[in-house]
Amino acid sequence: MGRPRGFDEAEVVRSAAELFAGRTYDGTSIDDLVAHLGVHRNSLYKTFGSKRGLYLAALRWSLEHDLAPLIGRIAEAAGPLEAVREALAAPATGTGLDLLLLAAVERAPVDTEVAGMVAEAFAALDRAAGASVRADDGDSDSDSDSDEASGLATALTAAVLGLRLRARSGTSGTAVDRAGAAIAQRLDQR
Amino acid sequence: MGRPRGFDEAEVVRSAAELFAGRTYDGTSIDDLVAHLGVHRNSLYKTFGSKRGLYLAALRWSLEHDLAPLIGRIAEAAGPLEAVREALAAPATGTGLDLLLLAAVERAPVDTEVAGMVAEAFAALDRAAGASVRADDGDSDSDSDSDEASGLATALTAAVLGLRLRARSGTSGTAVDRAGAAIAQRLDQR
DNA sequence: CACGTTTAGGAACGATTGTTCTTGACTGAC
DNA sequence: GTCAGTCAAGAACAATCGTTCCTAAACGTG
Repeated sequence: MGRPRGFDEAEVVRSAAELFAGRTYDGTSIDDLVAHLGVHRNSLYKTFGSKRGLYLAALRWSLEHDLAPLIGRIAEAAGPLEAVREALAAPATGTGLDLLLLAAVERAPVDTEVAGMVAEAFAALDRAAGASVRADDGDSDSDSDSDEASGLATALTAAVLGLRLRARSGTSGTAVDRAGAAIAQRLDQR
Repeated sequence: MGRPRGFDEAEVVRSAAELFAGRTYDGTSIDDLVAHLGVHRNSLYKTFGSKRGLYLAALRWSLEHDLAPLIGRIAEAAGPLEAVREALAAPATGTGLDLLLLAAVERAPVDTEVAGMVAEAFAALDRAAGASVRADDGDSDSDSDSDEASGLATALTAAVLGLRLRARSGTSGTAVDRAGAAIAQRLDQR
């Protein structure tokens, strides 16, 4: 019963994720959102409650439909090089790592719910990165190695995030690719 | 001639840099600035012209008084491990890498002047990182190595930025330290 | 065809944004 | 002591912010 919706909620969330991946949260106004999302103010507030609600939905969507598959590909990569290539590949669809990057920098420090989601996403990325490093390593896990292994994993995700950051802010793609290859090669030894 | 100033311009710029290193540009209002800087609206606009003018001054200040010395220490580090430790050391004074990080993520995409300063800063960081990698390497630079060497340098700065990002957004300090040590060790080989 | 219910459309809200205006206080030079 | 020039103090500006209210439109059901 009632008038049918003139918009697809999932599509709106997806578009919102794209917008939020491009500009800052504070830099993205409700006017921007209603203009680019094809949904009107009233429906937006009826559906998501607030700007923050829409943002959280968009972030959740991006983590689930964009980051999760990427994590899967990283975890099953043949080695660090393939993992880095997967992570830095231009996202044909979706927002890739950008929304996570922005969320970590600007929202996590002031929004505990965002901070939790970001921390969880980073942890998952770490596990996948660790798996990719371990992939071509055989099974050389003594006990004293576990600390170094986890350190290597967070280092790999940190490098990927840093490279994505540089790609976003103007560093040439070939330079980023070279850097990705260089670090993957170093992690590959042994 | 004229009434003397009731504030120290350099101190204002330094404090502004600290504020901008903590919150977003859009998330930092003029009210916030005048409240924390001890300078009044009129003087602020008389001195810096606009919010963006103050931001650019703060960013320039941070790059000059905070990043430049850090770059020097990295360039003269005995090796990657020492370089990473220098870069990730909690900034006793100043804004460290945080303002650069935020500028790269949120302002560079929408402000070409910021983008230029960020690109230059990254390039300088790359050179210093390259020097630190080369430090314990002897002088094994054939021609075909130059691409890999520069790739390794940008990879190192990317990793440092990524680790700083993670430290900012909640990852434990010991995990970050382990990751820094792990990557530095890998770059150290040879 | 009313009825209840859900959405769309758009005006309107108070609050906050970045910026400017007005007035008066303080200074060195004449 | 007057004058020009700089600064402080705070009110005030128009614009935009996120949010809400009101009315009309479109449905399923009786």
